[in-house]
Amino acid sequence: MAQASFRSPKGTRDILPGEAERQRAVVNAFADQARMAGFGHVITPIFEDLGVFKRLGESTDVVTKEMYDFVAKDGKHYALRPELTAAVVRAFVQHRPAMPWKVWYEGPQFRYERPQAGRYRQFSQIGVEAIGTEDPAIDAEIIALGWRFYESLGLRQVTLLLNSLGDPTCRPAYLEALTSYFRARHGELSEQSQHTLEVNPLRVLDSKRPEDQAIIDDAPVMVDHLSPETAEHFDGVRRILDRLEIPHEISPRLVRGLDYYTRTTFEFAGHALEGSQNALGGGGRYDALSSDLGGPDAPGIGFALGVDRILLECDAEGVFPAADALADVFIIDTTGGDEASVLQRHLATAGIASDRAYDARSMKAQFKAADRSGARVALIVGDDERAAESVTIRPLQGENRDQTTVPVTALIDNLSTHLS
RNA sequence: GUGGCCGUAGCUCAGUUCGGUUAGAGCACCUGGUUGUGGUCCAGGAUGUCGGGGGUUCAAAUCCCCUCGGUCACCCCA
Repeated sequence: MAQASFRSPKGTRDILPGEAERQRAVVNAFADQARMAGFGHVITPIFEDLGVFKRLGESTDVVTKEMYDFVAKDGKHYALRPELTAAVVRAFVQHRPAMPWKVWYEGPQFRYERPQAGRYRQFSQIGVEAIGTEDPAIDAEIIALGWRFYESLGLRQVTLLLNSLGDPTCRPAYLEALTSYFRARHGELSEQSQHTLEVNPLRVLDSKRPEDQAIIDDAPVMVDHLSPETAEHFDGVRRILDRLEIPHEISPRLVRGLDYYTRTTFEFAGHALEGSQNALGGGGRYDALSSDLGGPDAPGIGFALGVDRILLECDAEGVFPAADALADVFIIDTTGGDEASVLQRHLATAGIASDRAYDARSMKAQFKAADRSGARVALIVGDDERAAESVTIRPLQGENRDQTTVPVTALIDNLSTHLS
């Protein structure tokens, strides 16, 4: 370790080969699901005008203390995106695409908070947004998309929690009922919850402190206070989920962290994960976000899933293992290395992934490298082969490891049988 | 932002209680045994400002303070 060596900043990490391929595979699996459902890919900037994220909620830590914000040389106040929904809605408002606008995305996001299991300052999420329809069919479609995606990875211990947070016609009355209920038991609440009550009564329902649980259990719940229209919408979502055979559990105390949510909200929980970071993803409706950001009245719904946590859950469930070898073929060249350079190009043209040793190392060392690489086949070029314009093919795995020497012109055909 | 635990070789760790010769092990790595053959075996080798800084002491990986990092929980959230 060199003196004063640098490290990745606190809460960030390097994702090295192996794990990085695995992460990309998760994104690819998600992209497949999204494309199947008619979602297009959208890429938005990693930083936005700070104002874009103010609508997440003035009472949430994400806005008040976790934002990486900065004033750039143009004097404007920007923030690294702490989430993507607001950024995508901003893009919607800016470009006014035809509705419904169905998009998926992936990429890094930033929150300045203390790192913890499955929680980083730079973290990656994948997600979808659908803007421009309030048809319960889109709610169900999106929820189902998330569900099928987890299934496609092989995860079996994920559950879907569903709730409705009401809309402007019914939520105020519920909030009043909830607040007066908590006020009546104010003294029994934990100190922290007493504070939360003043800032955002809904979030008291989310408290994990034991002393709050009994009070929360008896608290009024939103689903009992939904307006007829909202209740009908929620029933529609549930009906379609049933038709799609997506098991869901009504969780009346599920409260999402960001203020823009209305009506349908949901969360995917991973039960193989220990501790409090078992939320694998979540989302909901944000029917007023577009108009809040200066756009048209356009209802929207979406979700975001934490890539890092998904991989933790995969590890815990023992599914979706990392891809094994990078190269199928390893070239051993004892003539100096030029032959390996030419062969590697030849193989790449034929679509065969290969690796090789460098620095003209001993054959033994090259074989060790070949073994370590995980390649299935070694190609050997020594003085004899070079003189005869041939290559020796030696299987490195499996029962039969007899090696054969073939002309270079017949190499690709011979390799194809070894690799099939 | 608050609190607990932890930082010794690339990795996993021993040594820290009670300060005392050149700081160890396993794995991994390199070389050779095997001048055309890996994964086994044998022999040898390289690798550390003991996270960093300051202090106490004749003497600090070991004790004290500060700091940075990791981890877990809280807060918050994916």
